[in-house]
Amino acid sequence: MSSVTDTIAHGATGIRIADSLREAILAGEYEPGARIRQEDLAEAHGASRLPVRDALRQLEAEGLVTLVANTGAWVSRLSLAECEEMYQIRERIEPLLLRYNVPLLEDEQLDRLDELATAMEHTDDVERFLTLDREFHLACYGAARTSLLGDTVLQLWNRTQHYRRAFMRVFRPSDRSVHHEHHLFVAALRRRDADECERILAAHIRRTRLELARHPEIFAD
Amino acid sequence: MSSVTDTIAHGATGIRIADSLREAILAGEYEPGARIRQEDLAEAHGASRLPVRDALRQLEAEGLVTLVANTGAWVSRLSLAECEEMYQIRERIEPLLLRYNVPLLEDEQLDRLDELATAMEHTDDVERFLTLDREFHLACYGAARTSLLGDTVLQLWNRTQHYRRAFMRVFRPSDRSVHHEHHLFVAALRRRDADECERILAAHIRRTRLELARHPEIFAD
DNA sequence: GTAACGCCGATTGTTTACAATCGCAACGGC
DNA sequence: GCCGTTGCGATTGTAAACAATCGGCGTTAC
Repeated sequence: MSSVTDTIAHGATGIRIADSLREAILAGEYEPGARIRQEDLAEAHGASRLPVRDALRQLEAEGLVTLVANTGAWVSRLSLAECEEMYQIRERIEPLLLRYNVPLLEDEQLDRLDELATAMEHTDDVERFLTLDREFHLACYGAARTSLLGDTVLQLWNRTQHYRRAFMRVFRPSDRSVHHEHHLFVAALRRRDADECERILAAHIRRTRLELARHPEIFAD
Repeated sequence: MSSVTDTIAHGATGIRIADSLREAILAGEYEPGARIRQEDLAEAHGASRLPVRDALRQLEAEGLVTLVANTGAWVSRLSLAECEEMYQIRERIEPLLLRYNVPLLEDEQLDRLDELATAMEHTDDVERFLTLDREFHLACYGAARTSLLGDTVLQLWNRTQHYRRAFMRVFRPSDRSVHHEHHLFVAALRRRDADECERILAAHIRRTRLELARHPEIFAD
């Protein structure tokens, strides 16, 4: 076959559609609450509706899509209470995942983290900030081969992605403390000070949750 | 229709199969690593293979089933490292879920907890102990309407169910401290002492994890 | 005797066609 | 004019048939 992605790989159609749709949702191409029609998706991918159903079920399990029997599929929408719940979970398990990674991160990766933190300081574009922030956090977690924790954290990030975007649009941090904290965090990583890392990370997530709670209009029906 | 469950409810076949299979796996009717053939399941439920595929994908998302493209489905198997990871997650988020519930539990439910703790003291049957223990813990979490946390905790319980069973078969607690702790825990609940409750619960989960690590033979390939 | 190759059966993935269900709009009664 | 009802269209759920893939077995060459 000429192209790598021209891929008629049997048994992977559903996965491919799921990946594609997940990316589209995370990129903000679909708003929460947007209807997803099976046939549209099927046609867009040149496939039948069945792999689409597989994909939708997959994304439902990840919490990105809400299915209702005999009725249809929608992009999942979160209430403020649900979002706060997710942030509370993140606050408790991301430090754990971080602890797995602290001893494994190489200097090279730490340098990359500093780069990302600096890049975040110097951008005003929301989309770019989101991308950098996501890469920053996930890079902290990429060293350890955790089988379950990593997936769980990624899911929590994905499910809250849209609200992080909406939040960034209304909340422009006036002070530079957020960025300062990023560098402090990397410094603690370099010292392999797991306790301090956990503390900073937990505080960071908690602060975001509290700020989010001050903007209930984001979750307006 | 005559019976309530005679149910040809359209759009629910897959869910019904998933529920049935989940229960069978949790009950220990399938060993981890056991092969699951789509056609067998379909025939057993008098349905086609399509709802079965939906059900398998559902359970895969829950972590109970492992799917491999073009090859088949197996009951998920955990390594010791993965199991420890899950217990560490539980140790961090179950106390959080408990905190949601402490102020909401009624006296009636607390009485039920004491009953369950007492019943656990007086049984030697592993299956019965597992059932009681599960009801005990889930009853602690049933009062709060948490949208995500409750599901996550339930999934962790389900994924580790088989290893809890295997563990109980080799580990018969010689002392009564475990049971004593249950009653201490309920007493703390009655005082609405959330901090103490969190502490006892976290210690309980941690201790189980450490004991589990002393029995690697449970996870032998 | 051993290892590599190729065939064949079993099982899964996909497409096509059909049946059941739900939401919405138009109609008629009050 | 408002509300309940009924029929239609759109969309989803299911079944049966077909195509592709994987693993095991026997064969063959070295």
